Parts: sequence; C-alpha cells; structure tokens
Amino acid sequence: MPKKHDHSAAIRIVESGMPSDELLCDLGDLFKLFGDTTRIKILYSLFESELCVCAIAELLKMEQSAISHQLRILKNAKLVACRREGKTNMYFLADDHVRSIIGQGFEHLTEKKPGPENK
Amino acid sequence: MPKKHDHSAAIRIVESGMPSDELLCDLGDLFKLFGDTTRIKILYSLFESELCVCAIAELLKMEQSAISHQLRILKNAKLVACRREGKTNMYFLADDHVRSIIGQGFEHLTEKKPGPENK
DNA sequence: ATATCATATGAATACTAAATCATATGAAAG
DNA sequence: CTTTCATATGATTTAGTATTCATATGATAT
Repeated sequence: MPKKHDHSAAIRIVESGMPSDELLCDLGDLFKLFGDTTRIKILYSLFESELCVCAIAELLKMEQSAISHQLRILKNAKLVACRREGKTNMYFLADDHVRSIIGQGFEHLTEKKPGPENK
Repeated sequence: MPKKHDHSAAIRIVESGMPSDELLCDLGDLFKLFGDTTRIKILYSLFESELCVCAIAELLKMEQSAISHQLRILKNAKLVACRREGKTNMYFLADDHVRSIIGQGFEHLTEKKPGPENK
C-alpha cells in the first residue's frame, strides 16, 4: 500500500517557533501599508523633509484628495504625524522603523539580481 | 491679498533624492508580498525548515489550493524555491532578505506598544 | 462676515486579489 | 495501465481598497 507521507515532526517544530496569530496578522497589516506605490512614495518623500499635503500632491502628480486619504491611513498607523502651521498641515515621519523597513526592501531590490545561487 | 503658499524649494529637494518611479513601484510590489497574512505565515513557517505544501496547509489550517496559489506568487517573486522529492514538493526560503525584512517589521511591532489597554 | 486657500471626508466607482471549487497534471505503487 | 497521493491550475465568487468627485471643515486675510 502507498504510505501516506508524514510531516508531523516538521509541523511540531515549526509550530513551536511560530508567533501568535494576532502578531502575524499585525505584521501583515504593517507591510500592507508599505505595499502601495502611493504610500511608498509619500513615505519616501518624507525621508528628506516634512511636507504639506499639496506639496506631496504636486510631487506625485496626484489629486490632493487621494494624498489626503492615504495620509490618514499612514497617520492612523502612526507611521506619520502632522502639525498645523497656519492653513497648512505639515506631515513628517513619526517612526524610525519606516526608514529601516524601506531600507531593507531597497537593499533587496538593488543588491543582486541574477545568478544561479543556492544555499 | 492671501499669499499662495510656496513649496517649490522643498519639492526640488525631495525630488532630487527620489528613486525612479520604477524602483518605487518594485518596492511597493515587494512589500505587497509581505502584506498578506497567509503569505507572512508561509514565509515564517519556512524560517525553521523546508516544508511540503500539505504540511503548510495543515499548519495554517487552510486548503491545499490556497497555499499552492500563494506559493506560486512567492516563487515567482523568488522569495521561495522548491525541489521535487518524490511526489512532494519541498519549499524553502530562497532569499535571506525575507528574514531581515520580516525581522524589521517584527521589531517595529514588538519594541513599543503603549496603549490604553495592556496585556 | 466673506472670500479664498489648505485640507479632510463621505459616497460611488473601479480594480485588485484571496479563497474556493472543480479539475488537471505528475509521480510512484500495485 | 490504473489507482492514489501530492500538487498545480483555471474559473468563479467575493472581499477589500485606491481613486475620484463633490462637498465639508478650518484657518487666515480683508
């Protein structure tokens, strides 16, 4: 008879090292924030200096409304924050992890591209 | 008269430091891969050891088909790879950046967590 | 108060994409 | 060659979400 293949050992090992479901969900939600070109561009823009909404809109050549919506998402996630300055709202990065996370992704993309490498 | 506020200076500075549109898109696409709970779980599972499809499905309590679809996405992105072993396909991490990127996200979540309610 | 600039927000639309279902492929045993 | 296990794939359904449009809020100058 065909032996049904057994992977219970591997599963037990992996299971013991797995973070909680909640943490893994949060992790997914965090990366989801970076998984949108507009938001990436906004965050990257704020690397250099704080900016007002209309500056970002002009920079990205997008409507103010679209930027505002995305800024709200980033603000809720506490990745950016803003301060009033007269009529304008100046947005800035609120978390240094933004730099390091984007930096890691950047490295991945720029470091190496081809090659038949194995481990 | 109300002076229209000027941000051309800031825009020029930021613009000069911005990566190409293509790279920013790739960056978004990369993080999009991590922005899904199922994929995060798959990748995290492979931190410990290589696994076959049905082991992952069992581990995540999901259908084999769903896992297979996600593995294909991760494989196309070269984040995982697989090798045949008889009837089964053993999947493994194909890129060390997976660990560092997830690690950064993990740090962000676990480092500080002051909220209204504590556990 | 009113006009205008800067930003925010609600609703509607359009797009993307994850899970499911059914089925196909592929490998090894009988 | 047929059966069974392991995996892959196509199509469909469905849920989530980014953008746009129209409008509301908020601040400042006149």
